[in-house]
Amino acid sequence: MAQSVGIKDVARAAGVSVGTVSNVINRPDTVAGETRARVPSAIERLGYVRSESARQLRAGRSRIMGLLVLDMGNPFFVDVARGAERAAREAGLGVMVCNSAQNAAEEAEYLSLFAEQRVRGVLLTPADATGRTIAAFRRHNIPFVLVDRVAEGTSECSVSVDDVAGGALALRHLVDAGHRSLAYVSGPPGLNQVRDRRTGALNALAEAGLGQDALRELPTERLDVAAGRDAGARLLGLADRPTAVFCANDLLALGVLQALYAAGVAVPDDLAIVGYDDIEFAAAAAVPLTSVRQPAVTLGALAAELLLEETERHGGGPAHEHRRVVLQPELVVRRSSLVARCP
Amino acid sequence: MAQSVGIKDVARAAGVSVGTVSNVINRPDTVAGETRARVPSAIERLGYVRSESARQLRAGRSRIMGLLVLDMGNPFFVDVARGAERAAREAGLGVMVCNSAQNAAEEAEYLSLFAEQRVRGVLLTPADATGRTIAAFRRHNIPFVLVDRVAEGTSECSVSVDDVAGGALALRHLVDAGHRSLAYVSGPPGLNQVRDRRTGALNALAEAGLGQDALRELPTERLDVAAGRDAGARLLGLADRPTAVFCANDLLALGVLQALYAAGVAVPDDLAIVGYDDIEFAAAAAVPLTSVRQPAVTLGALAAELLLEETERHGGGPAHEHRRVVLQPELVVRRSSLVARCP
DNA sequence: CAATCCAGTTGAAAGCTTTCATGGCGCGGT
DNA sequence: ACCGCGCCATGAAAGCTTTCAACTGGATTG
Repeated sequence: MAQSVGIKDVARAAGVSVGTVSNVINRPDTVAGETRARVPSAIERLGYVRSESARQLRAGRSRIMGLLVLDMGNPFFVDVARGAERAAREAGLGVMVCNSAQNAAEEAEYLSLFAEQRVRGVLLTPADATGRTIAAFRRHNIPFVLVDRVAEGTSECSVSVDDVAGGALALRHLVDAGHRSLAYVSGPPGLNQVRDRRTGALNALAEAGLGQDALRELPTERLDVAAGRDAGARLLGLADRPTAVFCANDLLALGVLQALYAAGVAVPDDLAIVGYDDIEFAAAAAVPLTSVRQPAVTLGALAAELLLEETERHGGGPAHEHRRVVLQPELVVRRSSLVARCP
Repeated sequence: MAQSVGIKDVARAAGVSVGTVSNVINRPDTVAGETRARVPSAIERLGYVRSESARQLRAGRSRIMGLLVLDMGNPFFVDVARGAERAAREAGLGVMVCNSAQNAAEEAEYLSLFAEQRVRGVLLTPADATGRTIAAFRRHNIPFVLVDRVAEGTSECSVSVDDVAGGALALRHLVDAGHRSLAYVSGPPGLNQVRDRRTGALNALAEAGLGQDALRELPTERLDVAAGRDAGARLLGLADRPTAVFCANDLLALGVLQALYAAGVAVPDDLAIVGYDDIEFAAAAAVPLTSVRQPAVTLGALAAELLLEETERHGGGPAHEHRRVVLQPELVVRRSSLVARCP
């Protein structure tokens, strides 16, 4: 029942025209005080709720922004979502969070969902490396901002975190603490971020006058705890065991920590660990984990703001210029990498 | 440009009427083969994307279901969302996930968002205990299903997990392992779930012929890791230290574990731990955590299905009957509670 | 006093889809 | 040969909001 109350009913009840009701709601300053007063009470009385779909239909686009992430279960993306949501809300938009599960087919499905919704734009972390997804968004005229990726051309915005700097931070910290024999648990070698973090690590190594062989690499299939456990086991089996390990990801680091704990290796005394991402559970580990913090919330917020800027087109304002924003990570030192004290 | 292609343009391009295009899209079997063939190519050629808002406007309701949770950061709700999304997608609906952050004001804001969207219904975990939120949903005629709560009357569906049974599972396990001096890290005493888990624990205790004083209670302000760390410290300070601790929540358990580790108390040998929720990181802890698993994905899926059933009204089908579904939790035994072996 | 102007209000049009009553056409039955 | 029926296609109407040109009535200006 209440569903079918329209602006027309409100107008009748308040004794004004539909245009006036709309004005009271959207531009109250254009309505005379006495008239303005009558409308809200009618709205209240009838339980009127305006229909978003009718607004959208009229406006030609919705008040929603899409966020397409690789993995809802990853705390990093949860933070990105938080940031995006905050920024969007400030502009009166909602965020529709979708989970591609790193799957191109799902991605395509969400693309058409977004297109049908006439979404304002999408914050996107593409799953496929081929650029096909990006091309599809472009073909459909859906504005987007790359998240946690770097734009290749100048035809889109991107917000990412400097992974090379992050890798360097981590390794410099370990080298400064006196470690000379190190390992890198790297995850799948195909990932850009994994490679960049490695590059940064090697840079820091070179800075310190150490050779590449001071950093032994342990690749894994995936970026999860089980893979970390496995890498930890391999680490323990290494001849001439390193004294510190840098992991491409906190999940890997937690897995390594687990393997070390089970084997009775003390952290940080026997082996120091540094992770990456500073997820909430890094601080919650039995030995709180030193980690490279990515400003995920800021990243999400910034991406949303760029999208809004691209999208809002304030009348005569200058055309939007696409930007590549690169944020700096930060090292959060916790117990897992403290310089060993006398036990 | 492509945005402004409407069904009318497609009709013209294909040489048919708008009604026919609509039929080809929505009820292909009512269209003769030869005609049906001409439309898709026109759609393709023009890049037509149908406007969801126009559909909604016509239909009077959207194809979206809301999910309003207490905390997006809590892995339990992430799983609920996953389940709900899967079930909704099978019915061709989308899910809009919102985060009330346990805040009644946010909740109210989302309520009006849902109302304006003419959402099909909402899966709801109310933040306020007063029932005001529920009343508001009812007033707005928005169907809802309670998630992780038990419906009080018979005027709504609810899906929850049997917390009394869960508490009993946990405690029975510890008692069976020979523990006679136990503790319960309970979280805020105001929460129903915390109370139910306690009730179950006490039941199990009684079953085993032990008195209530065998279970010392350690309340905390919140249900997070920091609170757990604090409770762990208190636990260590107890005279006549218990040999096992049951935590109302995995986050608390991780905090306790951290405190124990820092103090050099061996788990499970000196102290066994059982958590609750079986979040992903329970298995990832340095000592993998025994935990009571809630079927969160199932819970989300079931809730979504109930909402769909309530909402779909298949023509002459019988009226929807509200149901209270209570799922059973399951104990996942891991190292943190294994019976102590010779060290 | 007439011409302007202004603030405030009005109602129709546009935006796009789905639905449905209508009508055309061909075919089978009488 | 005619009737009726079934199959398909058609186009108008409905669904609700926002916007805007047009209008009203009263005040200001020349």
